[in-house]
Amino acid sequence: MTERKVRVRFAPSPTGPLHIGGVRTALYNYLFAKQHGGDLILRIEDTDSQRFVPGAENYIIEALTWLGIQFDEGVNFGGDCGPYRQSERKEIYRQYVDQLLKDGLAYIAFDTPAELEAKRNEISNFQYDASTRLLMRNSLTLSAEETTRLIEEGNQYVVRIKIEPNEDVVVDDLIRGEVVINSSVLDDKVLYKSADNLPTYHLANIVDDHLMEVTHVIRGEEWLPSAPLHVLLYRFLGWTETMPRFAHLPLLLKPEGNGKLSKRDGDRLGFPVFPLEWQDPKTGDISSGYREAGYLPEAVVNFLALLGWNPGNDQEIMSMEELIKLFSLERCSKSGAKFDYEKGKWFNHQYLQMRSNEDVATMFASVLAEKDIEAPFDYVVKVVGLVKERVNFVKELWDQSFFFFVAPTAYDEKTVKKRWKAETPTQLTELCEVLAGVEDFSVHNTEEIVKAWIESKQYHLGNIMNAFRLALVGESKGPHIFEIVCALGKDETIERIQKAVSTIQ
RNA sequence: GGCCCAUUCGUCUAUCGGUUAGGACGCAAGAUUUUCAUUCUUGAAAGAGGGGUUCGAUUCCCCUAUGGGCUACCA
Repeated sequence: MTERKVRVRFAPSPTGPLHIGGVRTALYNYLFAKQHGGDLILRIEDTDSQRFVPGAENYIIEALTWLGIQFDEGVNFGGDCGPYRQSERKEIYRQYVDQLLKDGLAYIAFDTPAELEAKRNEISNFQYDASTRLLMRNSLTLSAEETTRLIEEGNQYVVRIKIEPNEDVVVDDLIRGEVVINSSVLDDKVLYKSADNLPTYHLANIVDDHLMEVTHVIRGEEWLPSAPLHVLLYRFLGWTETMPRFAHLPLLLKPEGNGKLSKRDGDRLGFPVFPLEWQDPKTGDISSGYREAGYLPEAVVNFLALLGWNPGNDQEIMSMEELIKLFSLERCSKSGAKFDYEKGKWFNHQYLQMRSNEDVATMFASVLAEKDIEAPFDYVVKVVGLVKERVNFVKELWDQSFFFFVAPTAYDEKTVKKRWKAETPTQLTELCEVLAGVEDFSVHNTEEIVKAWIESKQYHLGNIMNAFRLALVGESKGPHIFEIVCALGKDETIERIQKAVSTIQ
């Protein structure tokens, strides 16, 4: 076989927002494509007109763009193999359906949903296959004239693949090795429905992958059971030589209980399952997203990459570039991974620390704006530098730094009890006098002067400092106290001390 | 029910027959700190069970159990 350029695709159906497991599938496809200098295609699988959700397609594109997953072609990205929406490819599929019919590898079935339901009730474990197809109303049991007549009369029908029983079908999976499934357990899947002249997933998928010259199909494990059907379809269509390699990824599972992570989990697990916030167009319900929750895209990418794959060593922090270099399907695990939200936070912490103070300050500025806080950008940058390492998310910055922007309005009771002694008011009033005389309000200078004063008075260092902090912050937290003093400046510092002295009893 | 896939600390995982079974998250303790955090150090924590194969199995095979997926005119 000649070397073909690596081409992979991400093929979601627009039935709602993309969930985090889908994002990981897209990511792995992207990493694989880029590592091999290949192409990533975005194909929209909208063959189920019933479940189409407006806005879903744009959502998918926006989400993946946010994460830095770039497509080389597809819906919205151009390319020579279009159209990339399956609903726009009806005529293309029809010719292959006809080919299968002509070759006797598929047949037309007229059974109505009600008739099928009746058969399912009648025969336990009913499956539409070689053992039952002759009991049904289809072109195999009906005469050619009858079949034609039914079609011409406008009866709805479907085209089913005709699977011969008792054959071991081998799926060569890059992650799992050879998976063998006997064709007898496969059913005659519907390939095409006349109701909307659209193929089902199975047919559309194979036809498109072939026409779009896809070399590797990297998708979720939920597709493994139908992979043999796909292998058979490639054979029936005469495309075995260029059949793509398969790789079925382990699923992302719910952290608690059981089952795979699904769109319907929304926010009820206590964390977002979507990359971006999503509002359901019908119900108006809003589901939170990682972006809105304050996640950095690079953190989400890194976190997701490691759910089901690892580089084989202890390295955990990897940029997209490194991931592209290191990724390999062979190193993907075979078992499902429970989603660990706590670790996701840790990743965000790591990436937040890597961002420059200016970057973080820019993000923090919008939080401040919401709170009607006005502060010079330089000042915000400085504050960020002082408290950044304490937080996992930008929005948590406020709780760690509010006292740089507003004076405390209350004093934490426990701290007051513990740190505010009878002699504290007098001492702090004294401190005000000392500070009033300081010219250079730098961190080092104020620290030196205050400490010297404490020593000369033989005061207890801890008592003074903690009360001092309480006056400035309102509680027992925050960075080095003289950093706060320096940032606040002389007037504000003295004012806060005086306010505390007059307020705290 | 049938078919398929999987199974190492609570979680994500390393190990490609011989290891004190390693790392990370989380958790606990200690250190640092005038506070709270951060940080650092340390600790607790795992091969589902039973059979084989082998000089030797977490690693290979089988069975059981458990988990997961699929079983639509959905993808």
